[in-house]
Amino acid sequence: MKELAKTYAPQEFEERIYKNWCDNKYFTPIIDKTKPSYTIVIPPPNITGQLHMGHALDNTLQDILIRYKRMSGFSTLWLPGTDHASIATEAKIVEAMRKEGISKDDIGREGFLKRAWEWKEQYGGRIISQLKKLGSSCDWSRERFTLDEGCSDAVKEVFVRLYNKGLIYRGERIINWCPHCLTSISDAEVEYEDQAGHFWHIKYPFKDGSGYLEFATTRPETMLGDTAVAVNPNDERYKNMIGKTLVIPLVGREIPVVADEYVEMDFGTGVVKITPAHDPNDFEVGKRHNLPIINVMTPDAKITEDYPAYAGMDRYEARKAIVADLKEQGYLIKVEDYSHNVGTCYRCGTTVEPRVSLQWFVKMEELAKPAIKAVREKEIKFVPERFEKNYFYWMENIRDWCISRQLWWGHRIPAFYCDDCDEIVVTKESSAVCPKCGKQMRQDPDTLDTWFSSALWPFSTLGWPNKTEDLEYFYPTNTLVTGYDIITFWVSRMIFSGLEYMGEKPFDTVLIHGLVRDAQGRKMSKSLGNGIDPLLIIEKYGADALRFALASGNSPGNDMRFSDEKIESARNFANKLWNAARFVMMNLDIEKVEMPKADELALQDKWVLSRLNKLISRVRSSLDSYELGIALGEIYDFIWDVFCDWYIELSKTTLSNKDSEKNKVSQNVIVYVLEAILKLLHPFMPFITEEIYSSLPHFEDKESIMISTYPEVKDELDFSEDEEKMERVIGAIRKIRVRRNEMNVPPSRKAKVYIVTKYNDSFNEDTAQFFERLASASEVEILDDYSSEGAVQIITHAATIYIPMAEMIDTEKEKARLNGDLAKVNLEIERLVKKLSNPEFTAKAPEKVVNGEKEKLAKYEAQKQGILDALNAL
RNA sequence: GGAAGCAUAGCUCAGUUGGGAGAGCAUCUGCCUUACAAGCAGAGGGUCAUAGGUUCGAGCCCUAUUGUUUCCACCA
Repeated sequence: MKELAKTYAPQEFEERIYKNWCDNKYFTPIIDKTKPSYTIVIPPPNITGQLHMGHALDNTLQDILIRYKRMSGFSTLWLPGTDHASIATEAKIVEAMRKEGISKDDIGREGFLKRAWEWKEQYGGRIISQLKKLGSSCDWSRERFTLDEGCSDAVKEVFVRLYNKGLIYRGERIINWCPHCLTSISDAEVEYEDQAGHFWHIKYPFKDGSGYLEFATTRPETMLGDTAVAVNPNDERYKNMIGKTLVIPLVGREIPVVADEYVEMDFGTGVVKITPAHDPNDFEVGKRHNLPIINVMTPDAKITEDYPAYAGMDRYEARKAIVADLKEQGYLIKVEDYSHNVGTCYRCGTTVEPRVSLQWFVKMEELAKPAIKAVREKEIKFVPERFEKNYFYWMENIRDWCISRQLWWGHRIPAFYCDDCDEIVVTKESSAVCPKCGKQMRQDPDTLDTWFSSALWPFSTLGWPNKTEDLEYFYPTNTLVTGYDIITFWVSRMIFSGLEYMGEKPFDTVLIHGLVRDAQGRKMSKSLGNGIDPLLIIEKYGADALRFALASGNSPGNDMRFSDEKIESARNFANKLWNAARFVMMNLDIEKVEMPKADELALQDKWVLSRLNKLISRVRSSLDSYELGIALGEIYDFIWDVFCDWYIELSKTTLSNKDSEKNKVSQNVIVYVLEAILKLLHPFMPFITEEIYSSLPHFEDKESIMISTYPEVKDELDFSEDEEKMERVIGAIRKIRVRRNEMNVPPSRKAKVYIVTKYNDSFNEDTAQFFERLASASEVEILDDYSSEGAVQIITHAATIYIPMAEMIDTEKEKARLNGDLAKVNLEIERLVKKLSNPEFTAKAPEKVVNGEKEKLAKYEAQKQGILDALNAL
């Protein structure tokens, strides 16, 4: 047996323990077909950043589940990844290269990818080592990166399959384009911000000279690409103008007036100019009315050469010039200030330019249907359930998914074009020859949206499209733990991908957690600088304390605030457990432990074992329903209140008295309970529990707590009656303490205690010692009757206790106090009598509830009688 | 504009099939009681946002209102 240091110092053992787990290969998953499998899918933390609280929360919850399942006899597996390719990632790589004086163009695509891989090796390892410090039991050697060979195969396979099924197509669409990054940006990556702008009121004259139409625009420069003006078909003001022809000033193009429901009659003049090439809504209108699409800008948002007067100007210069020209020629009616939402590139902040471009799309309608059904029919469960609504809302209003990205760091689209005959070939091969003209084909330079490959995570990481043993045993996986912010991006796409390619759901439960906020409730962000570095917390307080803080007092789907108080109370709890373990070990002199027979157990032993049984039952059911915070709360309360504050105190007499016949029994029980507590707590606080466990003799012979069995309810250790007996004693001790406190009697001042009771199975020679130790009694006598003169009286429903402290007593005060107590008790009795005499209550309420109320009433009445007797005796 | 969440002690939050509200921190009182002052024993503190409804019974279910947060869409 080792001796434990005096205070809890996690820095001294966390690293050693983690290494020990690794050395013993406890993390390595085992395929054991006699066991059920439990698999967890890990969202890929971004290698470009450092570990942040969100990752720490993700990983903590995942690790709790995995450790619990492993201890419950499951064969467990994590599906880890380290990064997905994204604009942000590529930008970071470019940035890193720039510091070395290299540019993308210098080294070309291949050089860039080579450098990116090196860079990934360098930084990818960093975040894993950080997660290890947190205690993550993931087998990181199985880590798959989205761009590795296996994933590439899966991605190509999927692309080809979808293409052959006609679910992938190439089409013209309005996309968000960043003129600075020269790339398209997915809708989700556009950030909207309020910007002050203007409303320019402009008029377009009719060709036939019959007047003009007035409208307002925030972007006058796009008039170069106008191909219609639209009004609402129900708008009486403009009904007879539909179909007439207008002439665009400055440009001279003739355009029609069309009718479209999209136009709101109440907004502005009820007239909208339509620029299909430069506005997503206009694009839709244009499609409905077969309008031409005229692109007036170059990729870097300069006016094209088709408009010589403005060619080469960027969009803002052109705006000024056009407004000036309109004003000069009398087409500008007025200018208003107007604040509106403008989409910006989330990376560089440049205002995005909607742009018509040829992109690859996935047809979503058909894929979404089974994915909706799977959740609707609870094949896949969201915890908490309400997040299904988000999911359905997104899935049911789904649009086709633009999957091409103008990046290099990603999976290249496996499509090849023939420059001569426009033939397209989609293939898993790395090159293609035109089937029509035999010419070498050119591969699409674009890469796929990061979520396209991430969506395949649950099976691509298991070796798909190959039929592997892993895949067969571990798929479908079980739990996905992630934040609600990622439901639409990732969760929904994994679901329809799993169903489409595997023919089976990717997982059965999605556990949603909230965001971690700072102490003021703000989102942690780099720009605010309010992020808390998990590594610093670990260094200072230990990984267990951090995990505790993240997992406790937190319910699924709800945001949590992270504060110093929280982490400190977590650390204090660890210290408490540490010291309880020290106490146990200081009192231990047995080498082997063994559960004593029931009739050898002392009352307090039966009490604690019975309480432990109830704890185990509650913790298991909470964990099974993903109520991690509740499970941890139960364990916390038990350890602190039941084990430390009561059981240890109750055991001190027998433990310190080596001659006592109960001494060995006491040692065995306290080790038994401590071992159970450690196991219950282990998923939440793996390091401290392992460290203590390794210092103790064991009931279950396992060299590590990590591979021990999670505690189970044992019917033979259910002692409900003895529990009740012990509770009477505890209740009495509490009341004595309250009275002494009220009278300001210091604990050092001992006094005799006389107990009058009919419960001799609670109050007797065995339990008398508890009053001496815990209620400052110098001596305890259990009597049938006591003359109360000059004694403080303490009345519980089970006993009346007398403490002779004549000088402390003021008869009048005592009377007042007893009358006060009486009033309170009477109030309770009145309430219960009223309730129980209500025939509707007794008839309709469940029997259990009615009986419970009756029991309460009986207790209050016993207490009342005691108070009345005391008053009489005064 | 559409959708959803939240509102409980001074602060941060628990409260799961509806049966008389809890924790941590803070405050106050008394304790260095030989595991722990990162501790022990106590105390005070709540019209569970507001107004209705369902029910024998509502913090919990329903409706409306107010405040607040988030997601989605983006209006020329």
